[in-house]
Amino acid sequence: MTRPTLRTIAAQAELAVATVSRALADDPQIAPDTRARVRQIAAQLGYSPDRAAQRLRTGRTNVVAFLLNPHEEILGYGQSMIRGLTEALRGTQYHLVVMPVFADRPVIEPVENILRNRLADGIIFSRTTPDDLRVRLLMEHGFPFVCHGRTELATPHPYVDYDNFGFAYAAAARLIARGARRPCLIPAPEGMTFAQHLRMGFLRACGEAGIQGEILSGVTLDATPDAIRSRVTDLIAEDRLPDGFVCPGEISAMAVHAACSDAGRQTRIVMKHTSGMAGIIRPHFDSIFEDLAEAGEAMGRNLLRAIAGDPPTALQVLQPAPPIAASPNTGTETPA
Amino acid sequence: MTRPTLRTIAAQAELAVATVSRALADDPQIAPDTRARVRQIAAQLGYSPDRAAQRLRTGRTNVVAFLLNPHEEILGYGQSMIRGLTEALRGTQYHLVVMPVFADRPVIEPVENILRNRLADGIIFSRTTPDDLRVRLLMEHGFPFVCHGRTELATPHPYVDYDNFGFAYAAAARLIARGARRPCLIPAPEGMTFAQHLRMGFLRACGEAGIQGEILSGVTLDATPDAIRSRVTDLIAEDRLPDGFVCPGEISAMAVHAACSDAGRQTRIVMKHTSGMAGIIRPHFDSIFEDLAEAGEAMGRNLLRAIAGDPPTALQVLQPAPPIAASPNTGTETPA
DNA sequence: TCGCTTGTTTGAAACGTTATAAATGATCTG
DNA sequence: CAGATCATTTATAACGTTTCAAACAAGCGA
Repeated sequence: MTRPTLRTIAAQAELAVATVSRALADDPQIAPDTRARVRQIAAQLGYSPDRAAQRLRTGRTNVVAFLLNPHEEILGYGQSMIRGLTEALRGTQYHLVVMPVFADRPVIEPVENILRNRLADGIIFSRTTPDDLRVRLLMEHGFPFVCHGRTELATPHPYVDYDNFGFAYAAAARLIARGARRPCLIPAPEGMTFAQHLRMGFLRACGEAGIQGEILSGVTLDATPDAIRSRVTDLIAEDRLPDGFVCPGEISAMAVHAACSDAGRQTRIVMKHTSGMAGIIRPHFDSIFEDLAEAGEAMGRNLLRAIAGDPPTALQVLQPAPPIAASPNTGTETPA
Repeated sequence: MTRPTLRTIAAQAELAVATVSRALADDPQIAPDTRARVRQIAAQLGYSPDRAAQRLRTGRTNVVAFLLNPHEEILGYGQSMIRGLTEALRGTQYHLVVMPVFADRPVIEPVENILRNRLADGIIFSRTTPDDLRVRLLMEHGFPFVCHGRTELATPHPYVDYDNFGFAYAAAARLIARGARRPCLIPAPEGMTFAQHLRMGFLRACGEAGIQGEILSGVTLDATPDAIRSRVTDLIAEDRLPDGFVCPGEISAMAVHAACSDAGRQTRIVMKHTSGMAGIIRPHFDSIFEDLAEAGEAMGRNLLRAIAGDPPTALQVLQPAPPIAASPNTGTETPA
């Protein structure tokens, strides 16, 4: 038994291939009962259109490209994102193609590649910068995309972002309320828009309390867990251990804690968590959740709408930072 | 400027389209200097073949399908696997398509779908069972695949697996050497082949030491972190806390530790870790590494060879379990 | 010189789909 | 009843590639 095509159906129904094609597309020019009959035969034959042929003919790929940095350090980033994306694409004709952003190649490369060779109908990517080259290029081409994170470009474009300002503000405020006087932020990689948001939220809270906040130098969230731990260990050696840390990820939080624990020191930590493991980290840190699967789903949904032609301003999502989940054993963590 | 096709090149070179096609395929029937000239023009034009047309004509999709359970609980599984896979596919024509295995649908569904609609040239999947339906179906169809984990089927097929027997054996032996007399294994989900391997390795070590090992009931690695923690908390409440745990993942290790820590109890833990965060978990557990990125890369490479027609027996990889990385502060962990 | 091989190039068809324009037949209008 | 209108259906031509068999020219031995 060979795979059924339009011709198979056409033969069965004693119609022309063109008629079958249009019937399946629900063309109102085709008589309603013909449409029904064709549908029925197609279903019974288990017909499904050939993607290659459709793509060749129409130029539409039915592909959503997800640009993933395979070395992404955020815990479960790829997996959560993909969970959300596949949920959004579920039931549609779209396939999800993961295109790697290799560390040793320019980030723009996969985008140019997709554009040049029409490899997808839309693109999802992250690590957005204020003056993002990819965003600019895609807007120039009028090519559908949704990025994770905002830019500072004048022209509006679709994005999904998390309120990192809100997170950092709340986190720093909490540290201060708990008695921290020299809080410290583990920064996101220089250049990312959300790095600025984190810094601003953090500094705002410090400023409002009349406190001098510190931004940890030497490492970012992109560093290996051990590099962060080691950096904090150095601080301790210099006797400059901050009395509180804003950690934008469970990795950085655990790294900070590991350094302190190894040195027999204590500090305060508020972390952002993106995985389900916040509840089993000990000691239990104050934490704020970022739902990456939800972000992925929103990005997927909005990309489909962007492809359908919805205006960009209708496709901008800002996920709020939820209230802090207080650790049950707050008393454990006291200033150094 | 429109995208160059074979016709563009043919016009430039004053050759027939067929000649150009064959020249680019390095057909020895085409004169060497013609081949060179065509190549050169193609390069200068920035030509790259249309995937849809190739696919339509040849039936080859140039797609590798990665079947991912978006709810996979192993830390960083998807991300690490994808890192390895993209590395293996780097520089080839192959694209990586992630096809979700939805929790509410049969696992065989995506496989049937790929088979029926020729959606890929090869398949990568995990969570292999001893009598795996997918493996059987794919072998029946002679369709290329590599699975993560072994089966007990008679016919040999490509796989990449980790020596979970070795891990569990070494882990249990270590617990016992450290004084454990009632060690416990956190089991993998019932049905998976590697669940048996873990159990056998664990029980073997216990048996050799003349000790009664326990397999934790009620939860598996598929349980949420909190469910595992809660299960151990229950054990403690019943005063049945094992004096050692073999944890096949950092999540389960942390969950066990959290339960103990909350109750002010202690136990021994040897964990398997698949992420880079083993070094920042405190307390520092004895641990054994499983390199999922390497597994992914091996699977990718071998899938390409399977597609090329290499025999299955040449495509079977067993990753050894490395020696235990001893925790520096072993003294901290004493029996309950 | 003729036919033959050898080395190289080419025309035409096909993969399965959709868009365009044209054909068909039926029904209506004057 | 001729002519026009309408509702359906259809033939045809692409989309860009590969493959098959055929064509072509040049060089060879007989």
